[in-house]
Amino acid sequence: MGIEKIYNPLLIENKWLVKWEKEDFFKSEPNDETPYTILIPPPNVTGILHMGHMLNNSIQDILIRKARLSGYNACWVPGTDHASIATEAKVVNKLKEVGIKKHELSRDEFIQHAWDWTNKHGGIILNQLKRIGCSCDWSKTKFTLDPDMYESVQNMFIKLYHDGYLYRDKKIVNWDPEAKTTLSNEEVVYKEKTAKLFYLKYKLESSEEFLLVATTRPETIFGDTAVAVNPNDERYRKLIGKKLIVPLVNRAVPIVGDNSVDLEFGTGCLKVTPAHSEKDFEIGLRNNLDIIDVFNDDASLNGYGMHYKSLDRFSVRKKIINELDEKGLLDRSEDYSHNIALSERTSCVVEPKLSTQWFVKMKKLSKPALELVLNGDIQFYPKKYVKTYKNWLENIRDWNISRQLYWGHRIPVFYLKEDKSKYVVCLSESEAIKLFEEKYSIKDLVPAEIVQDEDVLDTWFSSWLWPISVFDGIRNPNNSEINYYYPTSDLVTGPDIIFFWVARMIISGNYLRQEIPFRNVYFTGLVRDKKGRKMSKQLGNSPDPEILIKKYGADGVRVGLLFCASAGNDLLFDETLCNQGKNFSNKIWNAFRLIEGLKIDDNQQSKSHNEFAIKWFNENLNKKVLSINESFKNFKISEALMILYKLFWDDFCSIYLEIIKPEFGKGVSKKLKHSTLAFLEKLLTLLHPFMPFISSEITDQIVSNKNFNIKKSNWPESIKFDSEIIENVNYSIEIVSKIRNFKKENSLSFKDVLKIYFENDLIDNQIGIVKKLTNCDLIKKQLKGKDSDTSFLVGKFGYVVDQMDKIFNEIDLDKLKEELNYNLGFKNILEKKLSNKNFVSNAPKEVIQKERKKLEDVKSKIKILEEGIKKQNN
RNA sequence: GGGCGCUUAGCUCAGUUGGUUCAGAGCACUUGGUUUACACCCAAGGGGUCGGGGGUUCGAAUCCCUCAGCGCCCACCA
Repeated sequence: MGIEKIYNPLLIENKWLVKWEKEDFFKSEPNDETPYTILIPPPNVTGILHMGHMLNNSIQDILIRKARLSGYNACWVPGTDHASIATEAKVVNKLKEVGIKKHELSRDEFIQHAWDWTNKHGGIILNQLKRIGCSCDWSKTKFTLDPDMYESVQNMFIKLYHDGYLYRDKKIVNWDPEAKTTLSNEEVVYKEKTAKLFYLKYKLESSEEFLLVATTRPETIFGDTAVAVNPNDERYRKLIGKKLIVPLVNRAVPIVGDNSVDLEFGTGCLKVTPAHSEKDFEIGLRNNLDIIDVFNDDASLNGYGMHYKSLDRFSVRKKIINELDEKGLLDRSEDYSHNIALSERTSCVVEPKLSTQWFVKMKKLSKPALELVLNGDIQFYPKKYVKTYKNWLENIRDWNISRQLYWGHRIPVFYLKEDKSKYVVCLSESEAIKLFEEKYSIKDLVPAEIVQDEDVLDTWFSSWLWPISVFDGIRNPNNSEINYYYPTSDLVTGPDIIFFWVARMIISGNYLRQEIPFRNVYFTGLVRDKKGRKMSKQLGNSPDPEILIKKYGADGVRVGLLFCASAGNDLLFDETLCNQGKNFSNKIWNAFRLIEGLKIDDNQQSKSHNEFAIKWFNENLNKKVLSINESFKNFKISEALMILYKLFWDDFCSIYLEIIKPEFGKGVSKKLKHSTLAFLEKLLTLLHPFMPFISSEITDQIVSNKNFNIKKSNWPESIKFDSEIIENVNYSIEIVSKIRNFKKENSLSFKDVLKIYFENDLIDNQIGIVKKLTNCDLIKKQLKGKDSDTSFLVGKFGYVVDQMDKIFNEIDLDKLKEELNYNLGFKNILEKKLSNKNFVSNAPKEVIQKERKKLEDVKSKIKILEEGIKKQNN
C-alpha cells in the first residue's frame, strides 16, 4: 500500500495552500445565490499572529467554510488596521533607536517613515492567516488607510458634521504624555495602586492659622486657583470667601463652597486645580475660577512650576514634598490606595488636560442601537453580553475623536490662519476656499491663508465604518457589492472591544444605512494558559502559533484550540489538546488507509449484518448531523466538533469499520466498499470546516476512484432518522461490552470463543454484530436462574456463558434480584407520584403521560425479571 | 460605589421551559491487550451530597433568599 502509515500534515498542508491560492478558490462575487458574509476584525497591520487571532480566525473560517458547503455564496473579507496610536508609537521608538526624534521631522517625513515601516512589516499577519487555512477572498483585502477607505472616513466626518453630530469644545480630556495625544474614555484603563496622601498646610491670608488640604498630587499646587469646602461643613463654613496662601507659590486663592466636596475625605478641604481634573474644572466653572495649566505636553512642569520647570511630574512630586517638609508646610502623609488611569496603548499615567478637541454627540445617534440588540435583530452569543452592551449605551458619553498624531485619517477641517475660530469642513483646500466664501463671505483666499486641522481621527472612527467602507458603501451607497453583501451575517470578536467597536458599528450602520451591520455577534473568550493566566510576553506563556503548526499541523492546532473553546468562556489553552487534534488527524488518515485498501471481491456474498451495519450507520449519521446542525445554529462550535469527533472515532472507526472489516486476506462486496466510501465522504465534508487540509487531501485522493469533491452544497442536511435500528445496534454494542468485560474479569483472552445463551428476542443481525466484534456465538435457549459467576444482564435480560467444557446455563440470581429491586423501587416512586393528588392535578398532562408510560415499562421489566427468578425456584 | 456572571468527577466544561431512564462528555487516571488501518492504537473500569445554609414545590443541579469564594464590565473622590 502506497499510503503513509503516519499522517504528515506539513507536506500536505503546504500542497493545499498553494493550490487554494492558485485557483482563487475562495473568491466571491455578487450573484443570485444567498450571500453569507463575514468581515475579519482587522488586525494591526504590523502585528503578528498570536493565539487570540488563531482562535478568532479559526472560528470565522469554520463558519465560512460551513456556509460555503451549505450552498451560500460565502464571502470572508480580510484586511488590516492602521492602528493609529500603536503603530505611531512603534515608529517613534524605531526612529529613536537611530537617533531621530519625531518633532524634528515634518508631518510628511514622519508619515513616509510610517509607510516604510508598514510596507516592511505589514501583511505578515495575513500570510499567517493563510497558513492556518483561512479561506478569505484575498482579492478583497483592505487596509484602513487605502485611498478609498481614507476618503470614506473623511466623508463620514463631513456627514456627521453637517447633520449636527460633531462639535469642537475645550474640555478636560485624557492626555497621554508619552504619545502626546488625547485618548477616548475607552482607551483608558484603571489599575489599583497604593500612593501617598499628603496633608499640606495652606495658611490663611494675614493670619498664622492654616487649613490642612489632602492631596495625592502636590506637584499641581502651581495650578491651584482655589480651595473648596462643602458649604454644609460646619468646620469651614465660616471661612468661605476668605483667602488662603498656596504653599511655595505664595498665591492667594479664595476658599469657595461647593457641594461636590466630600466631607469625609481627607480633611474636607479640596485644593482646586481646574486645568488638571475634570471635577476641579467643573468647580472652576461654577465659581468663576482662573485656570492655570502647569504642564508641558510631555507632563513636565512649564513656567508656572517655578524652579521645577522642565522636570517630570513624578520627580517633582518627590522633590516638592521634600521642600514642603523642610519648610514645615507638610503636616503628614499616609498610604492611600486608589485607581490610577493608564493609557491602554503606552501604559503611561494619563494626565487630565484641558484641551480643544472634536467630539461626537453620542446620545441621539446611539439611541436606535440599543433597540436593535434588545429586540433580537442582532443576536449576541453568549447572551450575557446584551446586558453589558445595554449598560454602556444607557450611560453613553460623547466621544473624543481627535488625536494629536500623524498616522491616521487627517481631520477634514480647514481653519483660517488669522482667526482659527473660523473653519469649514470639507475634503480639499480648493473646496475650503469656496466654502469660506459661502460661509463667511471671505473672498479670494489663497491656500497659504488657510490650514488643515493638524490632528488625525481616532482609529476606531475608521473601524466603526469597516462593514460599510470595505464595500465602498460610504462613497457609493448603492453599489452592487454593498447592496449584496450588507448586512453581513456574523461577526466574531472579543468582548474587550464590545464598546470600542461592536456597539459603534451598530450605531454607524444604523445611521448610514438604517440597517444592522451583522445579524449575529459571536464573542470569543480570552486565550489563557492552563493555569488560567493571561498570555503575555513577559510571562513567556504564549506559544508561537507557527511552532505549534509545525508540531501538530494547522488542522491539529485548530482542533486543539476548539476543544477548549466552550462558547463565551475564557479558554485555558493546553498544548496537549493540539496533540489530541494531531492524533485525530492520524485516526482519520488511518481510517482512510483502511477503506482505501479494502479489496473488492465480486464473489463475496454480502453478509447480512454488514447490510445492517450500513443501514445503522446511515441512520446514526442522520441523527448526529441533526445535532451538529443544531449546535452550529446556536454557535456551539466546540460542541459540534465534539459530536463529530465521537461520531468519527467511536461510531465510525470503533464500531462500523470493525464490523465491516473483512477477515485477513479477504475482500468485500462492491456495495459495501461504495457505501463505506460514501460515509467517509460525508464525514470528511462535516470535518472540512474544522480540518480543511486533511479533509481536502483525502477527498482529493478518493476523486481518482469516484467523482467527489468538497465543494458547495455538499453539507449533509437531515430532518429525521430511524431510531429503532439505532437502538437495536446500541443494544448489541451493550452485549459486546458486557462480553468483553466478562472476558477481562475472568482473565480470558480477547480472542477466546465463547458460547453465550440468551432467551429474549434478538434479530440475527444483532447476533451477527456481536459475533463479529467478540468472536462469541449467541445461542437462543431456555435459561434457568441460579447463583453463578458466569452470567450477566443486558438491560433486563440475562445472558449465560458456556465456558470451555463446563456448561453454565443459569443466570446469576443475585444479579436478577438486584435488578428486580432497583425496578421495584423505581415502580414505587412512580406509583407514589401518580397516586399523589397534588401531582396529578398540578403537573402538566404530558408529564403525567410520560410517568404512566414509565410505569408500564417498569412493570413489564419486573414481570420478566420475576419470571427469571421463578424459573430458578423450579 | 453601580452592574453582570461563575462555583457540577483530578482538570476543562455540557446540562434547554423544574419531572429520578439526568447526574453527563472529553481529557487525565487504573487495569488488560501489539504479527492482520492506526500504541499518534484497542478494550474494560473507578471517580461527584451538583460551593455552604435556608426556602418554594408533589418533585430542585435547575426557581427564590442568604452566606462564602472567584471573575468580568462601568464609574471614579482630591
